[in-house]
Amino acid sequence: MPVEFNNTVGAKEVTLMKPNTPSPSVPDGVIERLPSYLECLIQVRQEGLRTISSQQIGGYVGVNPAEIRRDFTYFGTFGKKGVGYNIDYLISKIQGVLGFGEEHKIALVGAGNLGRAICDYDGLPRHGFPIVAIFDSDPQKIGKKLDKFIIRDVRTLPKTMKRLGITVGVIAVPASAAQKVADMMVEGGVKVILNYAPIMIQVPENIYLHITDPVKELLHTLYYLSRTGRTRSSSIMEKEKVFTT
Amino acid sequence: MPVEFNNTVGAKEVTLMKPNTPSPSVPDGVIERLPSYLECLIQVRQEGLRTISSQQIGGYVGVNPAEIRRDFTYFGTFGKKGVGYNIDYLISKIQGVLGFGEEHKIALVGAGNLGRAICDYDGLPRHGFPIVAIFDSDPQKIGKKLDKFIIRDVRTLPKTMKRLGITVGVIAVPASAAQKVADMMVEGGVKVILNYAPIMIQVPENIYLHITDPVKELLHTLYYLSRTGRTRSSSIMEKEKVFTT
DNA sequence: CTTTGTGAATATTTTCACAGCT
DNA sequence: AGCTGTGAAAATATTCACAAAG
Repeated sequence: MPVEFNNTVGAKEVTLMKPNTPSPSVPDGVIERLPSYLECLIQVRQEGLRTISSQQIGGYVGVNPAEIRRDFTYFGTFGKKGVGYNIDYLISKIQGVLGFGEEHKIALVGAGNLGRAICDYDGLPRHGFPIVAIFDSDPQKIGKKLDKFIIRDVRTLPKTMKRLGITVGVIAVPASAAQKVADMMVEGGVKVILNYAPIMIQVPENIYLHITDPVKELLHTLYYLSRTGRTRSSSIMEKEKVFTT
Repeated sequence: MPVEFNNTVGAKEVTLMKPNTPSPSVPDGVIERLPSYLECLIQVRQEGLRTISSQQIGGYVGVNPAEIRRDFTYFGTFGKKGVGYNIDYLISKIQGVLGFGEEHKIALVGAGNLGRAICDYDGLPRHGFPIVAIFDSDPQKIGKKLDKFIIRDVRTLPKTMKRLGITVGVIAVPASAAQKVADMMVEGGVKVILNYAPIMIQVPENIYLHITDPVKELLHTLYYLSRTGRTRSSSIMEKEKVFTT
């Protein structure tokens, strides 16, 4: 087996990879920060706030306020000088940019502990990602209920995905089965795969593969742990000094 | 409750945030890519390869080969021209940079489905993150076994963490309890917190808070889904064209 | 006084392209 | 041939600093 793939998980621009695309598009970094802003906004809205400044958001999510303001300008200029941004409006704006509205149905494969944990978690449906089908390969589990779903035979996955119009697949199976499951998802017309199995899988390059490997994330952390005892963290608050001469 | 925090999850340089630090340090982006390289290397080693080129790694992880080569130069120059890199050596090199060797003991809080899934997952211990204690607040669970551990009362967490020298805390509890757990971890001297609860928590700024929110990651994906049907993905292979005049 | 929006200045990252080693 | 290591260029991202607006 030669090593030759096109896994492509870490691109950098929205438009295209070519060096000289005019790039009228939104920088990837902005898109990456948007969900954090959204999370922050939803949380402060719950606390009763109606309005928020870039400085406040910055304190929350650890981003320089000027950068936040510039991020927002990619989508227009709302926000009142001297006041800040209307939280409701900002939320719907960001949701609009991220393309909310379309529902993206999820197929969950793997009814083990992890699968059950994902089912429990209401964050997915709350944000427009309803789980609509659950699969497993274990005859013991097939036919039983998990959450409000009957666990289906994984062999029916491609057909079921097509029939139900499922576009997002979540892999929560052991590493050894992950590639097989991914292949079936591809056959079923998946557009996005969220892989929780601790193994690299290969998919055609028009499919967005998201790897969620806590170990990888922890390894990254390790580096900061071993330096000077000082972990990575920005003292962002040294910013926006306003000098009044 | 006023909005004023210092959550600081998204910094950009290893050294310090100040604009003009001489910055002899490794760019954060490099450190972020290292675990992917490592994962790739470990996997190809298992497949029996001894040597690998930047181009091959690039195909695997979706990074431009030139960038990979430059990343490596931050840690020295190994790698044979015309051949590539020795996989074993490269692995140990990266592990060295990331600071392997020190074990980082983990306390897991939350013995629900998610906690059980994390326990199952052998990736953590395999990479030097052994789980050494599990906590819960449910009297029904306390005293019972999970994996090979007796579930402890979460109220003993600070003391136990100190006694066992635990530096990493994993939060796998409902959102409503997350902040309380985080506070106890801080009291116990935690250095890194991995938060799986779907809520933002605040910690002192010398503690590395890692948020693992699959929704946030999916939201980001959404954006790419809605553009032109073309999901983000680099056709990296249009690169390193070697023109021979 | 507060805070946005933004040109301009900086800083950083990524990529190209090729000399040089095997 | 095949590949690394790296200056130099290009592309991006971040931050400063301030005029204008509420």
